Amino acid sequence: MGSDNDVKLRILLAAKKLFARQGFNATTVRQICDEADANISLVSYHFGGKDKVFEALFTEFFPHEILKVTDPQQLDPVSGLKLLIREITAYGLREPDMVSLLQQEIVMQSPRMDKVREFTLPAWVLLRDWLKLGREQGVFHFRSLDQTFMSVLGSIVFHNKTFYFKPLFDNNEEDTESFLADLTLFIFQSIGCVDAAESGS
Amino acid sequence: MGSDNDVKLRILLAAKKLFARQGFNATTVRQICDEADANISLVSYHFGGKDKVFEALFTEFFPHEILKVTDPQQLDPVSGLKLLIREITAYGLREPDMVSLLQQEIVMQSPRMDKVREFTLPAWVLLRDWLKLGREQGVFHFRSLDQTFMSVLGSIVFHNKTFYFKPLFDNNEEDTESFLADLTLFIFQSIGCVDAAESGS
DNA sequence: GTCTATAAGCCGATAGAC
DNA sequence: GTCTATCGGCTTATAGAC
Repeated sequence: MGSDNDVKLRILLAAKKLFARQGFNATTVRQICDEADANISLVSYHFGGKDKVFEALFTEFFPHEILKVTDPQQLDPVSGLKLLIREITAYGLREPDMVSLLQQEIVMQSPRMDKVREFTLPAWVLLRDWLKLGREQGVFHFRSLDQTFMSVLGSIVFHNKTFYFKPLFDNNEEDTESFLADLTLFIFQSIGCVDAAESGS
Repeated sequence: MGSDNDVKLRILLAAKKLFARQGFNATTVRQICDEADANISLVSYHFGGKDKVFEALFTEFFPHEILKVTDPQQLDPVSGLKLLIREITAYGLREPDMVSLLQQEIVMQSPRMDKVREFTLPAWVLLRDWLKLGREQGVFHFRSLDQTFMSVLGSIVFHNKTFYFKPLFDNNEEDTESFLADLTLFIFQSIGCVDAAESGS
């Protein structure tokens, strides 16, 4: 990317937005090109089809840094888990459409699931390994690793679905740091790590 | 329903299965009727279109009992929350496709979201009210009600997405009661209610 | 690289026979 | 109630002009 003509970028940004809001299937190439002020044929010309645009979204906007910053076992489980929660939350604020797109493909069991998994699996492995290591070190407490992994992940990623529950909420805005602190506390308490939960992240 | 000709039922069951696996958009009326061993025209004849089949799924398979069994404030927050976790989990085991379908519509922000909300909102209100009441009574501890609500719900409903994470798991089967106990413990610990979490549900 | 025009196929829905 | 045959519309993708 970079100095490429910005038509490709405009198409990517339009696709990201529309895929996130309407889903991959419900979004047409016409819509994307309309939103991007580009001709319909340019999707095929520049990317090779609608599916390839989807793949390009992940190679462009997936947070590869997360996995590099948080090198395997450089950190203790408490710091590692806190950092991971922070990074995933930050990514969700920076790229809400990507997270939405990611959730959709997982929930829909789409034909693109394997491609999504290819990108995301390392992050899940990291989360799981830290939970596992923390338990081994006696700092986290739970019975089933798999069940805990799913619960923790669910509580992290379910948050950007608030629009659905808006009619239910006290509609006051949330401060990002407060939210992160609350989520971190929630998760550390859930795995029986109360002491670490109190201190700052 | 009931003594109606079973073609309607066959179509509903086929639609439920296919919608859950492929999504509403990606599932064609032809596929549904093929799966149901019914003629293509019968979807329009019996239901009035693909959208109406979707609505019928909710009037037929949504667990209306949950809300009746767990009458508003008959129970204390601890018992109420435990019962709700149990009921939702049981429904997820009984009707996994419905839960999957429900998640899809929420995540996709589909045009059918309002219809879904119409059915589900009472259950969410119940969950939220119990969290709120529990905090007022000093038995639950958390800062933001909305944040906690989302985290709890996320940890409950995210579980049936395990197929995506299968390559990551120790693939040993989980006992239902063990799973329910783990999930309940996870949630009660997360909201600072450790004592109640230990006792049986 | 970008455009128009069009191909080729699938979609949901239905008219009309039985 | 159930079937076949078909309609009109929309889809992605591309051939060919510029």
